[in-house]
Amino acid sequence: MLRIDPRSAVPINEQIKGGLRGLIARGALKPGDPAPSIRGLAETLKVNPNTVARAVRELVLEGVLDARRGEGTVVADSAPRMAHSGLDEVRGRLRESLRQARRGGLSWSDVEAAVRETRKEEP
Amino acid sequence: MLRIDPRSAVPINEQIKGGLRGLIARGALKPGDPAPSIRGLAETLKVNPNTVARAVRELVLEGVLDARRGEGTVVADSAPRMAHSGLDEVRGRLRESLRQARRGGLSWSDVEAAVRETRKEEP
Amino acid sequence: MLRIDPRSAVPINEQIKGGLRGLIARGALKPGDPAPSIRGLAETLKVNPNTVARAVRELVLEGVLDARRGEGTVVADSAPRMAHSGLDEVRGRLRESLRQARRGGLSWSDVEAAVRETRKEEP
Amino acid sequence: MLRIDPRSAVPINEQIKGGLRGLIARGALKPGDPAPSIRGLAETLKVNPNTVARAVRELVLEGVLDARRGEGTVVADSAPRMAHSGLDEVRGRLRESLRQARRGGLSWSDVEAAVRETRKEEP
DNA sequence: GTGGTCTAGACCACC
DNA sequence: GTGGTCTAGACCACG
Repeated sequence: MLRIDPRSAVPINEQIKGGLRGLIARGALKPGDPAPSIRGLAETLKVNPNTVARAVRELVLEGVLDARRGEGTVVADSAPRMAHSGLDEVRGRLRESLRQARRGGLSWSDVEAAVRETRKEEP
Repeated sequence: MLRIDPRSAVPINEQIKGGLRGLIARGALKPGDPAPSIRGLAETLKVNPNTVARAVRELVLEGVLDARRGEGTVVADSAPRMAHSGLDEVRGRLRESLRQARRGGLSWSDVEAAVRETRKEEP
Repeated sequence: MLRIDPRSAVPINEQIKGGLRGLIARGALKPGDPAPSIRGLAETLKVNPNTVARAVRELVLEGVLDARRGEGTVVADSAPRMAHSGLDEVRGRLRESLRQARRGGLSWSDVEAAVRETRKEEP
Repeated sequence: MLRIDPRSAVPINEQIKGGLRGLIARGALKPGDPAPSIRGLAETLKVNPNTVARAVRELVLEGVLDARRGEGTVVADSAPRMAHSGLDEVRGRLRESLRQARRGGLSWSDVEAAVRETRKEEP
C-alpha cells in the first residue's frame, strides 16, 4: 500500500513519488504492472487528483512509469534501474537530514537512538 | 563553526536557528556570551542579512537569545534549557526524514549505512 | 524574446520549456543570468502563472535552471550541457514529425519545400 | 504498408488516418479498392479495434472512404482528391513542427541535417 | 473508464 | 517582489 502524511513538511507530491518509487524498488510493482490510477489514488489518499497527476507525470518524465492515453499507467521496463537511481536521491536527502540534525545539536548517539525508535514503530 | 547548505530544502533561516541552537547545546556558546553579529554571520555564510536577522529575532522571541540594552544580543541564561527543548524539534524532524526515506524505498540497513557514512565525513 | 502559439497542438508548457531551452542553446541566456520571472512571463505571454511555473519547475528538475527561494530563477551552470541534451529531444520530435509527414503522403520534395517556405517566413 | 508509433504524441487514430491517406495519395490504394479490414488492421498494428474503427469512421465522414451496401468499405471515387486536400493538413502540421523545432533551439542547418538523416533511414 | 492540460484563486515561505 | 504547493473545476482526447 501507499501512505501519505498530509501534515509533513515534505510536499505531498514528493511523498507520492517517493512512495511509488519505493513500491518498485521493493519489487511490489514490477515492470509491466499497472500503476494505481490517478483518480483512484487521489481518492484513497484524499488528495486532489491534480496533485497525484503531477507526481505521476514527473515519474513518467523520469522514465519510471509509462502512461498511455486511455489505457492507464504502467511501470516502465527500465523502472527498476530508474527507481534505483531514484534511491540515490532519497539517500541524498536522508544524509542531508542527518547533517542538519547534527548541526541542530544532536549527538551521533542521539541520531542512532532516533533510528532505533523509528525502526521500532515502523519495522 | 556554523555551516549552511543554501540548496537544501530546509529554509536557510531555520538552518541558522538550528546551527545556533546546536552551538549552545554543545556548549560552544554559553549564557552571557555575545551572539554572533548579524552582519558578520551574513558575510561568512554568504547569505542575505535579512535572513540572519530573522533567525536571530525568532531566537530572541523563543528566549534562546537575549537582547540586552547596551550589550547587544547575548546568549540567554535559560538558553541551554531552551536549546534542549529545541532538540526535540530537531529529533522530530529527523524521525520524519527517516520515515520518508523508508517510504522512498530504503531498507533499514540502507539507513544505517547512510548514518555510518555521514558520520565518517562529519564526525 | 519568447513567443508562444496558444492554438498549437503542442502544450503551452512544453512550448515554454522549448523556448527557454532555445534561448540558452543560442547563448541568449548564459549560466548565472536571471531567467524571466514566472509571474512576469505569465503576464507577457498572457498565460496562467501555474502553467509557466510548471515549465520552470520541470526545467529545474532537469538541471537547466536553478530556482532559489525569494531570489528568483537563474540559469544553471550546467545549463548549456543540459540544454544540449534537450536539443536531442527537440531533434527527436522533429524527426518523428518528418516520419509522420511521410506516412501522411508527403514526398520528400514536399517536405523540403515546406522547409524552404517556413524558413522564408521565420529566418 | 502502414506503420504506427504507439508512443508518439500524435494520437494513434490520426496516425492511422494519415497512413491511409498516404497510401491513397501514393496510389497504393485506388478508388474502388476495399479498405483494409478493421480487425485485420487492429491486429497487425497491435492496436485497439475501436481506435481503427474510429479512424475509418472519420475517413468515411470526410468522404475518403465509402461505405457501400453489401461491399463493405471501399476507397471512394473522390478519394485521391480528398487525400490531396488532406495533404494540406499534413503539410500544416509539418510546418508547425518546424517552427517548434526552431524555437526549441535548432538552427536551420540542424533542421536540414535531420531531414537528410530521416530520409536516409526511410527513403 | 483513462491520462493531460489549463485556468483560477488561495496560501505559504523566503528575501 | 520571488518561487512553491495545493485545491477546485472545466475541458479534451483516447479506448
